Amino acid sequence: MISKTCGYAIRGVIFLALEENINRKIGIQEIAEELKVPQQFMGKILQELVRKDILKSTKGPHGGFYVNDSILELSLIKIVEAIDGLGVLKKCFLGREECSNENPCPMHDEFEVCRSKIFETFENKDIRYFVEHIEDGSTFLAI
Amino acid sequence: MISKTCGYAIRGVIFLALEENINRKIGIQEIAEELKVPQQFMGKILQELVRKDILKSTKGPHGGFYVNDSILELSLIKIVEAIDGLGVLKKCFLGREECSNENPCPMHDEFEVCRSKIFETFENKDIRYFVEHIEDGSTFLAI
DNA sequence: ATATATTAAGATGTAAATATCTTTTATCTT
DNA sequence: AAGATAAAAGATATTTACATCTTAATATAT
Repeated sequence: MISKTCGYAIRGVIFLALEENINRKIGIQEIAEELKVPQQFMGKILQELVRKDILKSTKGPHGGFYVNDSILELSLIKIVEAIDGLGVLKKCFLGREECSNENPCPMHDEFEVCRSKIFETFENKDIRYFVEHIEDGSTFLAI
Repeated sequence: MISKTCGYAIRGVIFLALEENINRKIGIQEIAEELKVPQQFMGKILQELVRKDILKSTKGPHGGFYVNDSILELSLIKIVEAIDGLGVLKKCFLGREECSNENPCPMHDEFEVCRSKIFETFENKDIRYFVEHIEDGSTFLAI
């Protein structure tokens, strides 16, 4: 479904949006250690999100990546869009180029309900929703 | 989700299981042309299915890949198992190594319903089901 | 028996995704 | 101003997925 890269991006943004982290600059080293992801690679991904105006960053001592609390209203789909593109959520299960309601593959209708559930979740849930579940300990970002 | 390779495999098996094709040996060239997939690559994949006892093949003139009608009772999940392994259906959306009900990622519960829907479809629907939908023109294998 | 058609098998090639290394640039501290 | 720190940027490396090429084996037809 979404790429591993995009998963890292989502986890990174949620991490920066935790109450304890918001408005605080965090170095890529700390982020990578907390999330147990490859540091340099995570750096690249967060850079891309800065370019797409989803995150902010500053260089130099005590620099790092950060967000303010407007991030809490961001829909997850913006991250998917920035990293993988929305096409990733519409791809055919069987890898056919053209797959649509008019020209469906054998699994198309079967999984239409899943495809739309997934799309709607990315579209309708905001970062706040996921942050809350991390903070109450019901879900986890690391490993 | 499942690999493109696995999508080719599923489409190949369904094609061989069409009423007009069953018990008939079909060369890889014809299969590839019909399904619009790379011929040699499709050959490799079908070979693997022969090795796993899902298809049969014979060499020589008028040889080819074939199935008898016992294929119609085969659950799709056997093909996924043979090509990608079942793990592919259980992978974390965010790419975490360990993701389970006990240690869920932020999207785990959200998509549990999709994961199980997808798993059950692969498990419960047999080739006959998909063949019927191809034959009545409501779904398509090629392109 | 020989030639031919066809899959099998193994080696090789290509592309995309993932990951790391190195250098540059900006900013902070002293 | 100098030095240190941290991200940005670009180059390179690795891995995995996807695809093709080449040769061998074998069944069939003649």
